[in-house]
Amino acid sequence: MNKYPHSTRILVALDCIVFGFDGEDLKLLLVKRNFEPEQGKWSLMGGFLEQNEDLEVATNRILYDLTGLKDIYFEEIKTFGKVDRDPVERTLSICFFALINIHAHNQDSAKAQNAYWIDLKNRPNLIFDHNKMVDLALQELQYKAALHPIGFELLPEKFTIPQLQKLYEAIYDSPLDRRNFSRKILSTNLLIDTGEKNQNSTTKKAILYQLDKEKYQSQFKAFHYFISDSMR
Amino acid sequence: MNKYPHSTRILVALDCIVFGFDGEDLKLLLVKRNFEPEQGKWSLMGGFLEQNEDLEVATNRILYDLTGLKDIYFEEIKTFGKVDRDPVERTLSICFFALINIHAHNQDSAKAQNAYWIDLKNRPNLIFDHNKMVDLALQELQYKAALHPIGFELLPEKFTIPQLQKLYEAIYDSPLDRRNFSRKILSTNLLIDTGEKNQNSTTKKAILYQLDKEKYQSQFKAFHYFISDSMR
DNA sequence: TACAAATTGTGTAAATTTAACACGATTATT
DNA sequence: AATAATCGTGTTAAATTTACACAATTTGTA
Repeated sequence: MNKYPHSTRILVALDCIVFGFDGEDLKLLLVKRNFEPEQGKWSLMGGFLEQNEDLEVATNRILYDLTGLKDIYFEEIKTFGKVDRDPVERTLSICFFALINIHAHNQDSAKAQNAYWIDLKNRPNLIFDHNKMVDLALQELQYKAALHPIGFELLPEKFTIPQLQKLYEAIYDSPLDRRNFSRKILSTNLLIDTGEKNQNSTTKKAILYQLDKEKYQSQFKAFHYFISDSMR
Repeated sequence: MNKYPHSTRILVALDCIVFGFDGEDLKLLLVKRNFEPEQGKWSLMGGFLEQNEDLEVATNRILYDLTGLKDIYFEEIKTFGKVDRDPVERTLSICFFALINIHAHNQDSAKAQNAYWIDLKNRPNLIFDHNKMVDLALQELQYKAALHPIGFELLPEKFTIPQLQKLYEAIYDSPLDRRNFSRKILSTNLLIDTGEKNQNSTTKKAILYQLDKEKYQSQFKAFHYFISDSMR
């Protein structure tokens, strides 16, 4: 079994920062631990990589167990590998973030994991190095969302441009110019006008758009510069 | 010792794509293996993570053993985790790329590892999934170098703008407009005119610049858009 | 019923940046 | 002194960004 006899085998965990958006604020799906170690404290959702499990399969398994969703958008960030980062036993953590539509996931799955949506800005202290992981994940989200159309992953199928703008304002924690933002987004031609309008509005109803998935696929790697340096 | 008793410990390797630039072409520092498995074939430089070694320390160790250099610029790319990616035993590979000045490293270190500079474009077939790792590393290099001033890591202390341009042309494998490139680079104010001129030139001698390291530090995270979509 | 308040869609003009070029200067060689 | 190669800088039109204004829609209320 162990054919590289002189080398050390190490425990490998996956930890996931799940972002959601409730229309106003960025949220994290965090776990109130009802197991050891650090029972009763808050942590990211995670799990161990199994011996006969591809890394990508493990990532999807952890996300599915937490949300009941498949084909979630996720992105690897970094592997945390300080020797003493887990006081129980040395454990590597391969860290990634995921973006989900906060209203689409299975509440029962989350409940079964004792997971709750927590406001990113008011999040509790987390165990181990999980605070650093969240900080890094937010940085990466800000980085990627400025250049690539990943924000849509956080919104429902149909959404308005003002909703999209509120999302970006939450991601960058800063106001954006309504008129320039709208023009920028529409100029990408990634949005299709559904012909419908947002009904839950007390003022002028905004146009509902949906993502042009073909263009989204083909243009994903292009730089879109949604948010420029000066805008932030 | 094993305090998470039901979980599996896995062999963890680090594999490194070392980029260099000889003034004309991008090069890779590749290892002709004189050890098993796959003895005689080409591979990336790598090594196993030790039980009592921080991940970052291991990365620096591997790079130091190969080049004799410390404080090398490197960036984690991705962890390769297919169950059967190493036929000997399941091994995770945390993959990263490094940028070095091809003339500054210790040739003896490389020789001791049986490592050679190989033209990126004419590289041999590599073992395991190392070809995919190189492909991904080049993508990441192209991505990062378009936005952040990392190209300088591949050049000597003092360099000319035409040299820098040749580097970018090698990275993107496409010609750039000399005049627009120069203006773009100079407008970042990251370069300091040393007052000297390149001596090894048979025609007009170009101005030698060096990096303004303070500005480099402080502006590293800003987007510079060295290479725009349309330029590539 | 008309008006106020909030929000949405579209428009405009100046400033900046990019793209696509031209030209003169420098250096080793002939 | 002429030539060939390369380097630094300049120019201009087009495109983009920025910083604003204004009219239209919707609900609640005077």
